[in-house]
Amino acid sequence: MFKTHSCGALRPQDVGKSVTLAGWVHLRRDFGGVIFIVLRDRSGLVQVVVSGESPEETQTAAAQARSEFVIQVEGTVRQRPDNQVNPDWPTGDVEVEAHAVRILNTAKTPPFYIYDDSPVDEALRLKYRYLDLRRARLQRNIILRHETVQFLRQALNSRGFLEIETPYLFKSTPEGARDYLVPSRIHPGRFYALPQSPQQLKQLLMVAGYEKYYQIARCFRDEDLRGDRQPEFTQLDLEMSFVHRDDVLDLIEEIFAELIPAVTPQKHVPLPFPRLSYAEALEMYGTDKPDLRFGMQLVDLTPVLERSNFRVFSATAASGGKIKGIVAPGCADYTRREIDELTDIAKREGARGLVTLAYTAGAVKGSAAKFLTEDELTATAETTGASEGDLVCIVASDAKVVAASLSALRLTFRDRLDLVDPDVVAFGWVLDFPMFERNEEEQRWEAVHHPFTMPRPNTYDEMMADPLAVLSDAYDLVCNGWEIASGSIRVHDPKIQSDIFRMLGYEEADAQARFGHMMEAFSYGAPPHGGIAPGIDRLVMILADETNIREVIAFPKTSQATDLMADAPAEVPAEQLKELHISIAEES
RNA sequence: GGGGGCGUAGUGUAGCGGUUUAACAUGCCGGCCUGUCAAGCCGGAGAUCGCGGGUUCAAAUCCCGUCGCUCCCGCCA
Repeated sequence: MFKTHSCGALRPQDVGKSVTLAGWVHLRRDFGGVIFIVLRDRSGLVQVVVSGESPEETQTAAAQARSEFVIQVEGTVRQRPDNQVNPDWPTGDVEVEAHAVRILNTAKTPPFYIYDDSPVDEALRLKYRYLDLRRARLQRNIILRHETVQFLRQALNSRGFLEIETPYLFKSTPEGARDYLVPSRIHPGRFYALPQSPQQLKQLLMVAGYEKYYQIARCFRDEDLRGDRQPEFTQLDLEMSFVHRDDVLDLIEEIFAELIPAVTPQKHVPLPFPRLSYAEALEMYGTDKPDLRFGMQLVDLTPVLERSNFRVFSATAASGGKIKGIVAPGCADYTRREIDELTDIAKREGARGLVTLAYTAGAVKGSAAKFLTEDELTATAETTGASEGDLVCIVASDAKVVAASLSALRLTFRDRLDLVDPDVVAFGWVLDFPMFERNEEEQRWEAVHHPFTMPRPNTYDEMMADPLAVLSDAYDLVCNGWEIASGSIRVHDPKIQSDIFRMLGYEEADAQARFGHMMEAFSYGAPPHGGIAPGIDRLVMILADETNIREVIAFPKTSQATDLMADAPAEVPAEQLKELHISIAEES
């Protein structure tokens, strides 16, 4: 080994020890007669001192060293003088007096600072990802990710789960996201698909009798990116046999309640996780992934305002729409410009406009205030709980638009008014999802979760009677406004499964071609089973106080799904395409 | 597929029609310096203002296009 100790591990009890260290030059302070080198390795930082008493070649090497040079230091750990202790560093009580400094490798001046986390253009960070990964922020995040995954593995192992790998080269499935396809060299014109998740395979493992399975599984979806979506991402995929919904929920709740204090002791997790139905979530928060760290719930004002002389309200109510509002505490003094910004946010979600009522001393201000009666203004305040100094934001439209726009406004106020404690990790279960939704473009029914989800009720006739009313045994885990896990109890009855396929409009032959292997498997004694798949990237992102999963992935893609470091995707030699029986079509 | 934001020395920013020889900080190079900790002081080098076109007597600055990064909508069972 090039080293006997880790830089960041040295403590007062090591004083007097001879150590050999190796790492990168973090910072260098050259006083002519004495040179301080801050040496960095994965464990942290320690100060190395090269003084006039050090050997001549040691002084020369220290003088030549520059940022990010790789060096080896032999020296003695010594206590720093009392007035020179650095209380900000774990190693700040000691320093290493160098007897020898060897330059193991030189380094070009890096394109951005390694020694702090100052902001750098994203493209540059990604091009030099290996340098960005040296910086404290990403190193902290990557290590947190490691600790999280190890904790989860241990938690599941100790509960009798088996870690089982499933193939990445699998089969394209209809519905859902676009697949990444892999051409077959051996079979011209045929393609594998990279799995969007190991959904089918883990269910087959239940049929196979493994009872409790998990996997840290890479998933692939060829869709446009977001801050919380990358083309490839990682799930803690798990599945259990002979369980009901609450068995899965309780397991996850138990494990996460232990995980968060273990890997992020400063975080607080409210227990138990609140459970609300999909309908309740939409009603109260306007979204199926509410941020439960703060209130500001949506209040239904339809009964209060439906007979108003203000046509926007009465007409909306008459046509079956909703009038709902939220209260922004202390925002009655918002300027015209700020109100316009709020209005734009509502409009982006489809609202025609935003009605604001500012409850100031003795008067209610706002563009629509003059159209409302004294009674209506008072009733609105009573129903919403608004008091003097508050701003009530009201949207009247169809239920979907009302929910989306007020939810967006709620999150806007969260950020502007600083309404959440960043160290609270607020989980919540969203249950009782609808089983089907209508795809109007393609004139067919689609599964909200996926077609293997157990519906209630079960028969085709019952489902057909009112598809929108059919609920499923699916569940989402939300956390601080992000969807963090999704799962369901699965169909294990081939009859129900084929009824669902009929609902989704698959011809018998089509269903056989696509899911025949599943249907047949279920006919050989499939146990009742269900599972869930927490997103590792999103979970670690939240624990790392990040808002983009790029920050917890070692080598992520840009928002255009490219890799700026390796320059992928890239063209390939014609010969390689020929081997795969692929020709590139001209763009029209 | 659509919309918003950003792009100026290595890096982070300022300048947003003419007082600019494009400024500031930091980094880099050199010098001084034996106790600093993002060391300090002195000196120096470093920018075809993303790229292309247009408007104008004059463009980093205005317009159009394009490329890159980013956020959002659609999309994401």
